[in-house]
Amino acid sequence: MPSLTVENYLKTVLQICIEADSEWASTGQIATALNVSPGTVTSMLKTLSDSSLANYKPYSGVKLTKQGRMLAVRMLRRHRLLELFLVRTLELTWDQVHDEAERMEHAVSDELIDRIDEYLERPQVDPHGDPIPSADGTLTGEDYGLPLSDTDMGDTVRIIRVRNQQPEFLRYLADNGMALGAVGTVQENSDAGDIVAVQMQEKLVTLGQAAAEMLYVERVSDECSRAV
Amino acid sequence: MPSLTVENYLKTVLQICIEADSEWASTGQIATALNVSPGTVTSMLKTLSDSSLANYKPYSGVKLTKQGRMLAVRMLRRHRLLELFLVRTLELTWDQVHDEAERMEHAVSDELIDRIDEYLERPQVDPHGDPIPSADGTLTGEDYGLPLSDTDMGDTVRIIRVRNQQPEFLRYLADNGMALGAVGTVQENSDAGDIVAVQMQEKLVTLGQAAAEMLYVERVSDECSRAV
DNA sequence: AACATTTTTTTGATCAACCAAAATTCCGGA
DNA sequence: TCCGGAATTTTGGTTGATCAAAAAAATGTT
Repeated sequence: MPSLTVENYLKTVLQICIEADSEWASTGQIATALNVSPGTVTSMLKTLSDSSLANYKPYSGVKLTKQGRMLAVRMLRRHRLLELFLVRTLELTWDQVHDEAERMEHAVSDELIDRIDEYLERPQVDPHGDPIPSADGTLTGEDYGLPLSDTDMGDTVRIIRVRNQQPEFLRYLADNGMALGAVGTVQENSDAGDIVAVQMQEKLVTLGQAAAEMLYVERVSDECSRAV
Repeated sequence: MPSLTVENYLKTVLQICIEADSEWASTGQIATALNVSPGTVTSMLKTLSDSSLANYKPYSGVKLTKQGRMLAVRMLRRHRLLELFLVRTLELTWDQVHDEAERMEHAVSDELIDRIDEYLERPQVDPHGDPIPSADGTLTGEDYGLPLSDTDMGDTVRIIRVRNQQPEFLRYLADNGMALGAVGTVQENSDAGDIVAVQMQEKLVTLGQAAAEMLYVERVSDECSRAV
């Protein structure tokens, strides 16, 4: 069985690949993400390669093997199911579950994860709108949603995903009526001004472009927005 | 923060002390319980001593300090609350939760444990009838219950605790109607024959003395037994 | 009290995971 | 094409947790 450390490296590599829409992750990216020194990463990449979990190419980085990818996806599934489980049972909020799940994902058995999946009635997404991989290792919808920063003035949008797990950010959103499923209308989207303004139900919320890139939405027609 | 390994050593020392009703745990006992070599234990006991978590006396063993005992009790509390949480939410059975909690107890935050305690409405005992230590580190009732092996023919008893976490044993009990709270009458208790026979609601169950020592009961009057 | 048995400690190693800093390789611009 | 800065790898070292086997201490039995 892979160690907690190996599990974390695999998950990180997968997340970097997803984010960059690439097959490869570099030593530096991994080192930054895991907050360890580059030399440490190099030696771990060799270890992963030796265990056939990834292919390491010096000066290029790594690419996960089928087996490595399977394990990485499994970690993502565990993480997201645990997050949703904590929200549903204990009514934790979306800013409280990431760190908790980050540690728990290494400690639960496959059987428990399956039981949680069943209990939650095979959910599709976690409390942040991230898709939950299926038990067989299929990872779909990792690219769904449109960054709020890519919307235009006048668009009516529904918030469907937040790609930033920082508790402060999530609390800020919640405090401003930006929960998952909330609908608003884009009032302004200015690169020059580095802001996006959205009229939510209660108030007008203004975010920086960087923040808006982390908030994913889908365009909705006006009728739909009234229905919700 | 103590490592997972330190947490396990502390918990094990506490459990040995509770079981033997003593202040001290020996190197050998700890090595057996944790399934590591005696030499490994010796060096860890020195480490615990250096961190003021225990007092190590060569050739005698260790005694937990206030601080070490506090941490150990905290682990017991986590373990037992997690067990009950899994049973209540996911309807796992009492034979499935020990191993799961054993790993999870190192991965959850104090805040999550408090939330679970609140969700479960400050429970007194876990699914095996073991008392749950309070948040302030108080450990009471660790000695409650009477081993079935100490009962006499004719006694009517209620099962209140099982001091053996082996899944096979727990499943055997459940399969024979011996759940927590079940009431039966002792038909025979023979040291010579190495057996205890109890008439449960459905059937007559016969256990070896060693097994009967692990099953704790309380004597009930006949009226009570009918009421339940 | 003496000796054999058991228990514990010591010794010398290994392995995984990490770091700092030196050495190497890569890549973009002149 | 060469050069310098950035990224990566290598080197040498540490720490925590473990083991096997040798050495030492404690215990019990006659």
